[in-house]
Amino acid sequence: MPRPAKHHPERGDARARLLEAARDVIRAKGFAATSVDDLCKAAGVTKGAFFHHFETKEALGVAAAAYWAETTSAFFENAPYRKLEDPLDRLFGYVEFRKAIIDGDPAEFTCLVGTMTQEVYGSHPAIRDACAASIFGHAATLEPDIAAAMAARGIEADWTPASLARHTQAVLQGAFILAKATGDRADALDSVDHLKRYLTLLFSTPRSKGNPHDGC
Amino acid sequence: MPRPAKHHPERGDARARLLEAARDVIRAKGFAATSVDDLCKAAGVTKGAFFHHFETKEALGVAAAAYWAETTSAFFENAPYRKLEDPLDRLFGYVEFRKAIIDGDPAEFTCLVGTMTQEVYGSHPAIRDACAASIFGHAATLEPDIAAAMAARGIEADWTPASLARHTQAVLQGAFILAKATGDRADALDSVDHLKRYLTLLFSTPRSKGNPHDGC
DNA sequence: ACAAACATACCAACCGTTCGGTATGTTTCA
DNA sequence: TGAAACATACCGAACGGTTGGTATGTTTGT
Repeated sequence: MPRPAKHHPERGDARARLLEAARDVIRAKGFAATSVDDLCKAAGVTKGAFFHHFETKEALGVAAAAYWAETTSAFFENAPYRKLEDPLDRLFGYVEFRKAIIDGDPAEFTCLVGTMTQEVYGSHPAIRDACAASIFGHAATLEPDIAAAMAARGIEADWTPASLARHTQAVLQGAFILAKATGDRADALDSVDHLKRYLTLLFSTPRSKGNPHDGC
Repeated sequence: MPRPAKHHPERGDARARLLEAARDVIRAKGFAATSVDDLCKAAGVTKGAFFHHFETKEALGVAAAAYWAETTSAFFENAPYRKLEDPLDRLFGYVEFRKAIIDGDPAEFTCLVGTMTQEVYGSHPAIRDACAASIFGHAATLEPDIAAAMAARGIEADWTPASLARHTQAVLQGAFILAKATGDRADALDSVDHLKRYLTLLFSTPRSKGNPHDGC
């Protein structure tokens, strides 16, 4: 019987395939409910490969969050709206882009790190921290455009670019929860529309007072 | 040896104690990472009691979501802001009340059903549905006040009371994610402040578009 | 007496992890 | 040049602890 002379072209990418499997499976089933076997099966690798690349399951969770941060970062950097000249246009372009990628099953468009953050809060602090870095790191990329848009319009606000940037993430994360609850992406889109309306109101008011509702 | 003949006041409340334990532990560790033993230990009952009251662990998850819906419903119904006469005052009173109860550790003020929704999306549809009922049921309680406030101010909007009510829940859920990510409740409060500002802008804008003015 | 409300003991399946081993490059140095 | 030495990538059976769940006994209120 002749030697198969097997050359494995997929050799060397077990780690990447596991991270992609983690991204997809964990978004649907959650971190704890996803077993190592589940991940290996989804990635088409063996347990040996898994524990060659990741010391523990928790380490994979941390790596998956970091992988999510990397890939999404590149994804948004190369998005077409980034080429717009006006900072405010870029901000609204971002929101529109977020709306555009809300498509298919909720498990496909929702946020891995948002999902993991809540469930691992008390059980895997290391994963939670990696998720926090991803969320707030992404939020920070919005700050320059918000700040520039404020300056261009002479807006004096009682809110900061950072707080508004984080608020956009809060709305998106909350929108994902609603969409997962019903399985209907429309529930997410509705909320993002409210976010868009909020931004419109904020940046169409010359001197944004934003006062709390104190007894009209 | 004489029989203790003691009246056990805690007897008969194993179910309630398990549901309260579930509420507290699951918010910190997630549903899947919380074992039946964890719950029994936290509730001070045995496994026999657990499976006497709940057929499966999943059934407890469903019951916990229902229990959450019941208790929170009663909690908000009896809140002081509910006694305000003006619908818009009640709406802002709700937001202020939500801010007020954001205190202590994130595991104590975040939402059980919001946490569970994401992680059980693909693994326990029954729990997810119970969570959805809780979230959207609570959102629905805001609709009458929003509708009344719109009518009182003659607001013609391209959004519905239902969509705004759901948006408030999205913001709150997203705010909880941010707070759990950092462990800092201030991150949640900031986002709720943006929600408050959005509501202020919405209800201070008369029907004429494009020329919003502040205040009453 | 009887059923509901527990408690105790136990089990089989599953889980994350370990580990001895193979296959395929890569570096070293005579 | 080439082959020994080393490094990396991967395999998969097996292990011990944990898990959700069960079977059965005991207490309690009516």
